[in-house]
Amino acid sequence: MPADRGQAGPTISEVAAEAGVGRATAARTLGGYGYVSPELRARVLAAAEKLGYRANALARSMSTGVSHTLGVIVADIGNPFFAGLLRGISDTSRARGFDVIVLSTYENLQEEVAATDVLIDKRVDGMIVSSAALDRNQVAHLRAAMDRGIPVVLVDRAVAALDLDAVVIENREAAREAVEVLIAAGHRRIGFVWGPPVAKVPATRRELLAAAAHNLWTDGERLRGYLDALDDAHIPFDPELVMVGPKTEERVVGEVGRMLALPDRVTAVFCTETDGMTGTLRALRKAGLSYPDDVALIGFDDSAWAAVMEPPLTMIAQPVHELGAKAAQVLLDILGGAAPAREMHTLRSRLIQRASVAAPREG
Amino acid sequence: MPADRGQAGPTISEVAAEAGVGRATAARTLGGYGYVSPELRARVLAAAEKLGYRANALARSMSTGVSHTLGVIVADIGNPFFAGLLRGISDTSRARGFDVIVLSTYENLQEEVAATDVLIDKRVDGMIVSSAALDRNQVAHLRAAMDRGIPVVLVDRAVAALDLDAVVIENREAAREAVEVLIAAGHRRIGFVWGPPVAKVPATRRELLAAAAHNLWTDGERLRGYLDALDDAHIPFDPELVMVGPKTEERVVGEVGRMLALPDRVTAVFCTETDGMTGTLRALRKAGLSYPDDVALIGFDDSAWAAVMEPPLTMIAQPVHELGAKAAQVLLDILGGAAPAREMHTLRSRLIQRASVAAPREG
DNA sequence: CTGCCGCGTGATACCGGTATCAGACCGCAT
DNA sequence: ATGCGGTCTGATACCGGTATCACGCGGCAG
Repeated sequence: MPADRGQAGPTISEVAAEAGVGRATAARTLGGYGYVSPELRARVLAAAEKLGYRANALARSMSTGVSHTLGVIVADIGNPFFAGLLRGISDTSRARGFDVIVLSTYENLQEEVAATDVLIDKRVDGMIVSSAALDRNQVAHLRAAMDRGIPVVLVDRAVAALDLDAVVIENREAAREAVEVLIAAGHRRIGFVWGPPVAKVPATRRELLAAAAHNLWTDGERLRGYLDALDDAHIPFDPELVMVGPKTEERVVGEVGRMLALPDRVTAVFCTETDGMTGTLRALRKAGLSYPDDVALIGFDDSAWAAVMEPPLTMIAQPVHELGAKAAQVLLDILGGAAPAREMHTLRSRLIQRASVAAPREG
Repeated sequence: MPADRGQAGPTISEVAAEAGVGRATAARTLGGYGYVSPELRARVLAAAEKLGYRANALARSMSTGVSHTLGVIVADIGNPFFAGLLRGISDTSRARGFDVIVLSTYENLQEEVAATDVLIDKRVDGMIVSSAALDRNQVAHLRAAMDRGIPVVLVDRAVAALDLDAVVIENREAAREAVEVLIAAGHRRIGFVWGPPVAKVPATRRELLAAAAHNLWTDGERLRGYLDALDDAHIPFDPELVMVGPKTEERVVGEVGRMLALPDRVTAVFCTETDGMTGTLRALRKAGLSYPDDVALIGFDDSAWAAVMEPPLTMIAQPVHELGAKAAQVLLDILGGAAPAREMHTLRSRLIQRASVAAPREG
């Protein structure tokens, strides 16, 4: 059946009829293009006002081929990190007249592919993607979008197999700095709550690096930063101190508990995610340990809570809003005609030193 | 200029040509309606596959008058509460084939009006709104949407002036229960971190109630719950113990600090929002006080952090995901043809008792 | 007075789908 | 052989905008 426009708003033809002018004249007036004499313009405007006319953006998009809509694909809107990112994206795109369709993938590549299809179908003008794609076999959907002329900008996670603009932070340096702070305080047994899904638990440094290569760029960089700091201090790497596998809070509790029960137990823990920190805190409590004296702590993703903990936590603060804003800006510039730089736009995070790091107990 | 379809995907006509059939036949096959012989169907499918055909959802919407898109208006995507809500909304609407456009208003009514206009223009099929509208003079934009045949469902905040479906929690009872727990523990000087913007600080109970009537429904209900508990216990209401005005963390620190410095100081604090709790915690630290012994604490909006605080915090957990899911479900049912019930759908929150409430010090 | 120019306006062909409907084609009965 | 009914298919008119273009009309030069 054709559209049931029982009560839908008036069309431009109806406005034209009401104003007693041709459709094209009404369109020119309301669309703000071409020339219309002041007199007719006034009549059209009055008619539109009277009828409560609102242009149908769908029809306009059909005609112009531009939807003024951006598609955003993130792992999880419920995650404060992505929520902040989204805020940055929508603030700056709104300011430039673009709206946003958001899709969550929950780290599932299938979902991500489905999401790009939806966005292609809806003819978004561009996409901002925080992709779960790991290697060149998993980027076909993003290539498909680009082949259709839809610019794609990556955010938070670069994808090595794709030569695209990516807005990220200096994960490697950030991780390295955090671990250096721990080392400077005297720690040598430093737990690393990492957690990308891997086939089997890596036993050697080589295996670990190999696992990183098949995982999220962000995770790989953070691992490298951890290793960098260890190497510089000539601290031998111990695979038992890094947690792999899904990073749910429950698993973190178990894994950190394990590291705490080791004969030569961990005296410091570095977490690569918010959930990692809450899980670690629970593991500490369970083990009857406290920070910073029994165990020193540094985590990723600062929040209001981290500052009110007793003692307050030393955290890495990511510029979430800026990350989103920058991604939107890069995309919007491309849509505005700028040639894609196809480069990494790296923003700086900040290590906020509070009171969760102290020297290890005499041992 | 007409659309520059330089590299945009193939159209149904191109698929038809490739398959050597008429446009209508290709449309029937790809659109999944009408009849097509198995043979032609196969040819069309093959052609579509070969060309990488994807239907243009815009064109389809134009023709059918249905966009399969929901508009969501919330105060702030960055707020964990709304982020959770959004997750509930998008999970259930995705499952039913609907996508979501999200707009943040930052509690600004102007922004909210602009947001509804955007959604009307984009011809969303329905809207889920967490409105900042306070009274009957501020709901014209929502009425306008409804007049155009766009169903609206309210979430988190009911609007008295609007006879619409609203999905909310039992704010009054939740607040009452929390305060009752505090009273049962022996507290009589209970601070209330409330915080709706008001013209002048209410000095009497009457003025306070009047202020509540001109504010967010949610805030009003929570105030009533606070008052209910006080009344039942015959505890006189003291306007000095309720914070009004913008509820930024900074202001909470100041206001709670004030209540803590009162000659007959507060021995318990009840916060109506997450930011309220972190602010209160900072005020406590500043005053050199600790909980639960110096001050008992209960807050709204549980989080992973609240559980790992030392001692862990007693909090009210809202069913955020369910709230969003239910709102989407109600809206989708209406879109599916169900008559709007125009009622309040009330979900239950849960008071999670942990260790931030103790009896007041001997005084 | 005629012709040309240019301005302002309205008719109209798109965009890419959906949905109606006419008609081609086939089989079968008369 | 003709007529009739039913299938299956393709032509075509929408949806509501945008953009091109032709045309009417007035002014001015020849």
